[in-house]
Amino acid sequence: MKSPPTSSRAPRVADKQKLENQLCFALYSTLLGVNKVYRGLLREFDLTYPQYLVMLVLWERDQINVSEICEQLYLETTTLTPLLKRLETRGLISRRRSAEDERQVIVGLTEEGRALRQQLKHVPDCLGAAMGGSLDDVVELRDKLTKVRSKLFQAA
Amino acid sequence: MKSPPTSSRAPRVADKQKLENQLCFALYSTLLGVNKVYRGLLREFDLTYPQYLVMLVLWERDQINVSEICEQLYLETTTLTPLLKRLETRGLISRRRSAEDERQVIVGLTEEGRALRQQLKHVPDCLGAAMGGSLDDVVELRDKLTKVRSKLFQAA
DNA sequence: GATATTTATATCGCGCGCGATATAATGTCA
DNA sequence: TGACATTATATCGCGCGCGATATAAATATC
Repeated sequence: MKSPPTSSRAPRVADKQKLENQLCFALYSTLLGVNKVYRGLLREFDLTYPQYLVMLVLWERDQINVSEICEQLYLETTTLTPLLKRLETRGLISRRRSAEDERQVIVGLTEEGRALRQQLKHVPDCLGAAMGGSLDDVVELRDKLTKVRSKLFQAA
Repeated sequence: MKSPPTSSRAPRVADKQKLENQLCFALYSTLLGVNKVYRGLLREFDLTYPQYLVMLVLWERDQINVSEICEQLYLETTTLTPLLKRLETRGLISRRRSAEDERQVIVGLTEEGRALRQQLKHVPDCLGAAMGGSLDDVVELRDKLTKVRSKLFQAA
């Protein structure tokens, strides 16, 4: 088959509809791989990747409300509320209504949740090793994705 | 706050555990944005993004078996079988057991499924527009992700 | 002070995505 | 030829992720 487009020559519709030519599919399938690696690492702590992301947010800043976590993780509250409930059931976080504004729910770390940070500090390095590439490459890729993300959320 | 690491200086554990420093989170959140844009485009055709991916595979090659689709999409059969059933219910694909090897299920396009290709030919350009960036940038990003994907699936 | 509007979170239902498990078909070997 | 191993798909249960909808609280308006 013809090689994928690598020049400025405008690709044809048929080429655009080829799976491997699509950046979106590369994103989608790479994330499947990311999740597979995380599952291997987090399973023993009875955590999923989205739950781990919530913990990352809280390890950086304790006692924040649900909508702030939603903003940072680009998630809807309909996704986050059940997720937080599971973490609360696990004893890793606590939730309470804000005294100042009872519409808001404040999410905080428990002692167990705080202690987990140290136990999971090896995880980023494991992912880095699994992904390969130099630090500079990774940073550049991350920054380019971040730009694409901004554009996508503007367009949506 | 300190800027994210951009040099070869080894980042500290705390920096590695920062959400925005992680390539994985950039991937995860960018894919949320991708899905949001696709939902806007595919809703009127009553399709989801994973279903659209299956159609892309079949538009490229009709009459293939389930495990081949799984390979191309990096999915487990436990994910694909229900997904194919929904597409079959929609009348877009057909499924039948192979005469040569009855363990295998052959998936093919119906007339309606084939006709959908033309109706959706604008979708890749819409995503391209939503993502921004030159064709060269997109191709480079895609190729780098593809390399990372290979490493991840090897490591998993 | 009453009503309307806005904001924040909760619940529901559905479509994934996958580990665990089950069933059936094919291949291998003694 | 029969027993066993391997392969392919199906089902189950659970954790997301989100659109639709509901409820309650805060703010704005008259």
